[in-house]
Amino acid sequence: MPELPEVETIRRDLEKKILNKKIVQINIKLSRIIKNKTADFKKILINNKFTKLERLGKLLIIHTSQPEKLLLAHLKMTGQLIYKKQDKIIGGGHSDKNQILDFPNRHTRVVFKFIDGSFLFFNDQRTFGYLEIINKNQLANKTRNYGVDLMNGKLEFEWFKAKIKSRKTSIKAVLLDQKFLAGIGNIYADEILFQARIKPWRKASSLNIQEVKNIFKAIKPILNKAIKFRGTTFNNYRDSDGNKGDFLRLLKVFGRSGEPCKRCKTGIIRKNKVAGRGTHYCDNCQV
DNA sequence: CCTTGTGTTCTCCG
DNA sequence: CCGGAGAACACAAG
Repeated sequence: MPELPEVETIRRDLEKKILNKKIVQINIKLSRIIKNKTADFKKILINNKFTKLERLGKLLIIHTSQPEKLLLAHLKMTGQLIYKKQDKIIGGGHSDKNQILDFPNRHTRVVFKFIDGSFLFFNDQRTFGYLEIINKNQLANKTRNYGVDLMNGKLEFEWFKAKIKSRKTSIKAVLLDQKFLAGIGNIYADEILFQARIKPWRKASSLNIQEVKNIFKAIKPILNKAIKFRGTTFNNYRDSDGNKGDFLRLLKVFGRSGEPCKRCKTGIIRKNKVAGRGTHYCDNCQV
């Protein structure tokens, strides 16, 4: 489940690895991953280069040496972008069903080969993710459903408070709404609400100023810390080297249902459905 | 049956 | 009947 910290980890790493290398070959193993016609996709990228990597929420925006063309990459739930200096990497005998160390493998959908012989693999077990080349003038339309990026955009408390108070749905649904804030997914929404001591199903408009402030103050530190630890690997997420993120052990509530609360020591972490998603919270110290 | 990010469609309400 | 909000659904595969 790559959310902002995971996508940002990939972006920062790939920036050092793939930029300004000529793309010499593209192997499309599953064409529906690519929203363009495969012939067009190859024609636009082969013999060109990736020149800049940007991120908006969970969406990667990759500039190319074709000045009007951008490559969008979305990993959705199980997508991976993995860079290797050569292909046919075999996992050294310690593969398991959750960590396939061979590249390419059965989840590899698209392979880019660079002029120096290195490879970028787009892997996706569930195939919800996509790659799409667009013209620059289409970008605004593609990103119209993305609100403030939590690392790049400026986030002002008065605006944040007004938005929260205007919403009639649960605070969890609001945090997951990409049109409001771009980048928070199910894991970090639960962690933010735990940090702010707010029960996830509370109506957003019912929160008092101090509660809104507590959420506001929790967001960036949690995401920044998750980036520092290279993201959370709960199931499928891997960084661009194929390694797991290290933030899992620092999660306070997500995936901990039935365990005692790490903060109050008396509550038990519960899991309920809120906003249609599995939602974790302390039944004692979240109000 | 469950899981999730996002785009689309349905439904409700004033 | 409308616009907007929010809920529900669709998608895929294990």
